[in-house]
Amino acid sequence: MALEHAILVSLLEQPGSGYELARRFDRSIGRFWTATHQQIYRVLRRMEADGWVAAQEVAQDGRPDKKVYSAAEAGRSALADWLREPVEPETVRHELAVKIRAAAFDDPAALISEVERHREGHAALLARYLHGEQRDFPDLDALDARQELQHVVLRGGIEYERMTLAWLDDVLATLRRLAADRPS
Amino acid sequence: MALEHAILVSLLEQPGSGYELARRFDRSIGRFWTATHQQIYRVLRRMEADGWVAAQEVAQDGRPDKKVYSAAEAGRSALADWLREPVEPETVRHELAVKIRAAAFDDPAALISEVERHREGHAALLARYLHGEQRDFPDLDALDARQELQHVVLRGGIEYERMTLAWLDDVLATLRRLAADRPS
DNA sequence: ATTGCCTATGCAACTCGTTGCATAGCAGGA
DNA sequence: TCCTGCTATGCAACGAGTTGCATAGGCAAT
Repeated sequence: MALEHAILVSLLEQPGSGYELARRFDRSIGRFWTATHQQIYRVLRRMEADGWVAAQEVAQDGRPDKKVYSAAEAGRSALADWLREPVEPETVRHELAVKIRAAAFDDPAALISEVERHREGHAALLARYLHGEQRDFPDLDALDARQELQHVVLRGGIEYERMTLAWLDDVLATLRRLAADRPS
Repeated sequence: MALEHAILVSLLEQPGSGYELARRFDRSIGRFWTATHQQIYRVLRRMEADGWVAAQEVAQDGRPDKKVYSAAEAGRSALADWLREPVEPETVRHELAVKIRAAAFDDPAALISEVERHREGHAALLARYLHGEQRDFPDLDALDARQELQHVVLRGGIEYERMTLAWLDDVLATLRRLAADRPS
């Protein structure tokens, strides 16, 4: 339901084609909202039919034509309405937590390499966030409103990764202790 | 794909009917894996057909009959296989982050009450976690392997809520600053 | 008495999201 | 030269998840 709104935000920040949006979702935005190009194309067509976005065909040489979308006034006001709507239950799917509890019925040691892989992924993501922060927000005392809001979201991502790394270390210590206590 | 595995873990911890599972998912397990009764009934039937779980009809007086499921050996070994499979991309859908970035194109003050509501929800959940910890793990020095693993997952939930509360305070401070700087 | 809620299971229809595949021209490397 | 990969859009089929509704008896309160 909110994919439309995520696309609107992205188009308000910068107009672009479906393909460009898909790449943005793979990179920056994808860290808090994932979407494949299929979904994006489908939703863009619906949004164009509803007048939320306007499309313009752009011929390019050396590559296929593209349709550049930008947010229309109806889209902007739909976004404002959505902003004022309450809540969302935030459905969580934490597969690793299921695996950790599942390890009680199998060998805890079998999970260690999996958790280590997760740890590496989160460490790499944290490094990317910190690098992106330095690149995009070199002067934290001179941010406009849009940048302030982007940065507070980024801070959330950074803190989430730090917390997750600490927790994964805790998980690893627990698994190793259990593996040492009762070797299979 | 992993709903089967979450159900297996729950049945290994304690056999139960579809209805009971649905309630467990609403409560404890639902904090890291959500599911409605519809999904659970459907998946249970498939799992029974695959021999992953065994069902037993139990007549009750004063209430409808129920089918009590328990994990079968084939289910236990499917779970062990799954435990050894690598990764999952962990698709994230963080609606509040989209809203925060959307606020740049509307009135940041309009988001404040929404964020405050979220903050209250997370504070309540943290209190529930801490209460549950005291109830279920009164003596942290005398845990068996299963409880150790349950507790490390709970610690993750507690740390996540603490981090989220701190971040939401950061978000609120930012929104209030922006609202004061440029009143609508 | 009637209303509403709880246990317990299930069907049908729908939306959302994923996967595999197709097209089509251009660029770069083995 | 062939193969791979990138830009750019799209169809078709499937699977996962949600929503509304149905059944059906018992309990408790109004």
